[in-house]
Amino acid sequence: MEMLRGLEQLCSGARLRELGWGSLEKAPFLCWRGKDWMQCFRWGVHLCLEEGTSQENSIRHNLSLHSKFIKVHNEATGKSSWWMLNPEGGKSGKAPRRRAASMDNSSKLAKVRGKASRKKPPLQSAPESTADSPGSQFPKWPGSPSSRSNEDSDMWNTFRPRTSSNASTISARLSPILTEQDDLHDEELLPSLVYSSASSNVPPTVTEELELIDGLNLMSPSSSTLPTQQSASSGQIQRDSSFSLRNAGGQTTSFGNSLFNPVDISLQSSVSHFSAPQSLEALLTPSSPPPRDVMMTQVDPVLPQTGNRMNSRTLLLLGGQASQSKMSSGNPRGKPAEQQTEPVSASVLPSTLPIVTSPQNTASITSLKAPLSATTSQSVQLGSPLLLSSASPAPLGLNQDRLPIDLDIDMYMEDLECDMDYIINSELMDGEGLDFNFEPILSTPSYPSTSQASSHTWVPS
DNA sequence: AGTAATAAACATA
DNA sequence: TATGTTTATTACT
Repeated sequence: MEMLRGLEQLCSGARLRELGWGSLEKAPFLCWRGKDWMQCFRWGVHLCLEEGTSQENSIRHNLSLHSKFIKVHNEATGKSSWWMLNPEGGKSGKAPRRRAASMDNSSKLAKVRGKASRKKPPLQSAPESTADSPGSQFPKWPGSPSSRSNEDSDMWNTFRPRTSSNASTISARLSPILTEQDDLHDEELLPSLVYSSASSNVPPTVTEELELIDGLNLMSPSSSTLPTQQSASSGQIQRDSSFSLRNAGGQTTSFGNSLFNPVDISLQSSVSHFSAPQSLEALLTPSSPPPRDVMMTQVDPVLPQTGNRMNSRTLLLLGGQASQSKMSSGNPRGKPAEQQTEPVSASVLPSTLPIVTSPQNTASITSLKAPLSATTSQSVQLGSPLLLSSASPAPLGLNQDRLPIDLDIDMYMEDLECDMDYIINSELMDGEGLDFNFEPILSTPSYPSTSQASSHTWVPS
């Protein structure tokens, strides 16, 4: 129960519940069993640790422990980082982290050792124990070469990409956005694989980025349905993608609200973040002009590269996170976003998830736009997901918000086509109901990290 | 036996 | 100090 509460607090509870939060009862927070739960996360619910909570420790423990969660570094915020569901990781269950992944024995041994020595470490055996941990770090990287390709997905899950770097990476990634290109290739083949492969192939940073992206993707809807829909309505998707909400609508058909909800959640959360967070917010915020520069900055790098490529990723949703600060400071529950919480069907299937665009996406979009049009300001306004979500009480799910964006988006949506295919393919591949893993390349910017990114990495301007 | 949750220790910025 | 990671313990199935 406590856990639940904690989660509630951590995340925007209301919606979560609607989604199927109930499952949580049994499987608290960390349990992946409840798809619902997962979905919630996927949808973009962010975990925020509340200070002082007794669960805090537990949560942290879980977050770090399970590969399912991805940490997004939030420089802007400061220390705290955001946690998101690892799209891939999310699928499988919890994975015991890297080390163990393959080596049951070893892991066990390790445990044994640990027991024996670890604790004692202070006394003696520190080295060995440490050894383990270090080792674990290795594994952390998805990039670790070989293994990944096949089991990767599993491995992946197992090993959680450590993110800390990711966050920063993300920002970095922003600039690198291009990765998409690579991704495209890979992705075309396998979405999921892409992820892994990318990680493997790509340098750590990139990998991280990917990871980050994935994290972002979390938001994205699931999959199984998507393919269908997508395939069916690739065109639609584009639009929709422009604003996920829409998709939701389409898909929603089956699920109806549920789909939206997720989106909403993401938005909300994201919104909340943004609001709290930093520069991003400012950037995103239409009202705040300053961002533009930033935006531009971002854009510049991006455009050139991604330019057309923006693709579906753009569509990706980003989960917003409620930064702690927000949570604590702003809304106690983190529900800030709740605003829109609308009734969603609890039985949302991951597969059915629609594509949602999260603020991040928007952001990405924005960025894109920005470059495109000199009128960055406008683009920004439109693009800024934050704006939409936050600004409009109505959840993204509502078409309203998107409309404006859509318009702009349409601009590049065209470009998206390629990505779309990619996405579709990927989905098909995943079929399982994975999330879309689009690489948020663009979106990244919007990402929490984005803020960072904006401010840090490439934004250096 | 395996999994999960919590508590605590430890590490790092 | 805050955050994150790891280990150990305990409880449940």
